[in-house]
Amino acid sequence: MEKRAVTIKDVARRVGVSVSTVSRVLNHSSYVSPETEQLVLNAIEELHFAPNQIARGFVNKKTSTIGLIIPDVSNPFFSDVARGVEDYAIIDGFGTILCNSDWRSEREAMYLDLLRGRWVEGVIIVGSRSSAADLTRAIGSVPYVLVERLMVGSGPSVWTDNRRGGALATSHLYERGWRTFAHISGPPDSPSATERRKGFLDGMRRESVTAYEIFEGDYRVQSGLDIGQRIFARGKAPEGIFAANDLMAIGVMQAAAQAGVRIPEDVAVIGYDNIAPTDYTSPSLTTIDQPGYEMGRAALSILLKRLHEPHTATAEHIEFEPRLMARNSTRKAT
Amino acid sequence: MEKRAVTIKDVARRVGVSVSTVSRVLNHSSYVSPETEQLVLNAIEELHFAPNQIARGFVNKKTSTIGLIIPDVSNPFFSDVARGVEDYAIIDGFGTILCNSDWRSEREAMYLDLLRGRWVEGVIIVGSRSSAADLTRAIGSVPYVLVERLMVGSGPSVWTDNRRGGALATSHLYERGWRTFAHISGPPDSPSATERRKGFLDGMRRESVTAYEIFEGDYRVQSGLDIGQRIFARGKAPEGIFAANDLMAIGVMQAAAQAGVRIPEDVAVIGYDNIAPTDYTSPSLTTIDQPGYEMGRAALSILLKRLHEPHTATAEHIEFEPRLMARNSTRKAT
DNA sequence: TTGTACGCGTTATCAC
DNA sequence: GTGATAACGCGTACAA
Repeated sequence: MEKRAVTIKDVARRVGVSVSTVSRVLNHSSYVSPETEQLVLNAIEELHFAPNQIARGFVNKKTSTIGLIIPDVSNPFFSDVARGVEDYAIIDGFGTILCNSDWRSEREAMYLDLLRGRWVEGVIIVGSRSSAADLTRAIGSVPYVLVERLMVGSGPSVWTDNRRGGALATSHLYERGWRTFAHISGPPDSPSATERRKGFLDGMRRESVTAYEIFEGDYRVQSGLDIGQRIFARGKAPEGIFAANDLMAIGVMQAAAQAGVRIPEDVAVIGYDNIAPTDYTSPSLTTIDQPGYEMGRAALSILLKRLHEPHTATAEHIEFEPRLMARNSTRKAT
Repeated sequence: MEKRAVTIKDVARRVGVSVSTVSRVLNHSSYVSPETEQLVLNAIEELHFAPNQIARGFVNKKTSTIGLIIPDVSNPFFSDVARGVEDYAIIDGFGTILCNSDWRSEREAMYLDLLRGRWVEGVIIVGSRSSAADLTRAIGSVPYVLVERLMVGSGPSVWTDNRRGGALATSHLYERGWRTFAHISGPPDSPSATERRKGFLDGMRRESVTAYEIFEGDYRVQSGLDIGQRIFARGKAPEGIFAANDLMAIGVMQAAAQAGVRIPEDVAVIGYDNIAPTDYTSPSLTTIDQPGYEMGRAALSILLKRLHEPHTATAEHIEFEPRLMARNSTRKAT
């Protein structure tokens, strides 16, 4: 702290050239004689010099930093997204400021302010539940990409067709022969949850099923557990349960184990997201795959494209296909 | 983007005062007559002016940004640490730049360069496997805190006594009555892995057990699965298996399920870390708790203290107690 | 009480 | 090929 960080001046002095020359070898902005270039490179190495991005951004208004707002890194799906963003951001020399919003609109807005103050070049916002108006206002003029959230104006976004995914899950249960159903939905203000629920209803309608119930969860293990306990405490449980995400599905499986309900012999369970732990559960959990890592990567690529070509106003939208991952929790024992 | 942001100059011109006056009302750094102050405030409001944090940090060398280098956010233990750091950093207005090193020394060094370039005020480095020399060199003069990694010079750090944790796990297996053991260690260049392994050997020695084997894993599920398959393919499996982290323990449990080996009836398994999924496995996984969230928080508090009081050279060290979380994977069926 | 001038680290634009 | 210098937005001694 006390000792001043090494600057371009130190390097210049060390080699005995001007700062401009050092700057030139740093940016390859103009020809420099091979010998001096080598000298400069050596000095940079020896002094352990790293150009001050702050000052750099000060000049050409580029901070090489982006913001990433996700609800919660502790959630495996979002940590996958984060990893996808970060892995590819670094390739282009971008640093990523991580923000956990806890799905709260105010925190999102607060972080957006913080990010704007740091002059991030762009922002990736994942799973926002803010109203379109709030979100637009908070974003301001910062280039952005939305993930798992669509906006009416159809801004740039990355999305999987959650409605189709929900229908996929439901059809799978039906095709395997189950005839009474329950859906444990996510929180009502979550766009993905709403769509998955619609998908469930689509499935019910298509197969003309009327024997179904919907419970409202909050995407966390505990709510799956609670609802599962309620379901299994009653006399007749539904044959097939579609939880709107894997964490709640895991909660349901725990409740089943406690209640002595066997999966999949007595009840089939399907989740959503395909987070890593679904492979470890016993039985392994059938789920709908949503490729978090690739989605993060895609979001970043859209954002970078926007930054490099600010004038193409096309709001790019990348959509991923939900995929069924059939595992043992829905295996028909026939 | 196109339109130049409004600066302090614009405000000054608007009111007809100097920039310093505006600066003064912004920072309350000195007295300003109430009338001019009001005028300035009005202008700020009208022009929708927000001070440029970059320029501000440029002047007083405070970026209000820290760096966090972890091996991999996708790993639940590290994402917990990240959450702990971030949650408390934001309270003091600090942004956190997230970096995934994949345990690789070069990536760590590269990120450190990137962070230094962004003039982060400090860095938290988690689970580094770099040599002390490399690490010291890469860090340079940036204030830092190490988590799950000790340095000979005993810099500031957050740590749990992994050796004791390893011994704890081993003793637990012994006390529950198992008499032949296997340890699946982490990668040999990982300090925590080495310590846990020592703890295992401590336990073996104390109980005078000679019937044990050590397998070398890499902290990932797959290696637990592979090693588990090797173990169960042979005739006689050890009675108690201590995996150096939960992910490998989960792999072992999968291998057991495949091989028809029952847990805990035939083989007991204990992990390390107490990541969330250990609660979902079937049977639930006994493990040693390492409080990632609190460790992250502690690391941040040490770092902030260093930043606020740069002169107190005391290298603070916070140590957490490993705790046994006894669950069903080691329940003796007696 | 308020204004002037300088510096922070870097790049771009001129000269040489 | 290389060097000197203005400029970026803001804070702060120092001057008035």
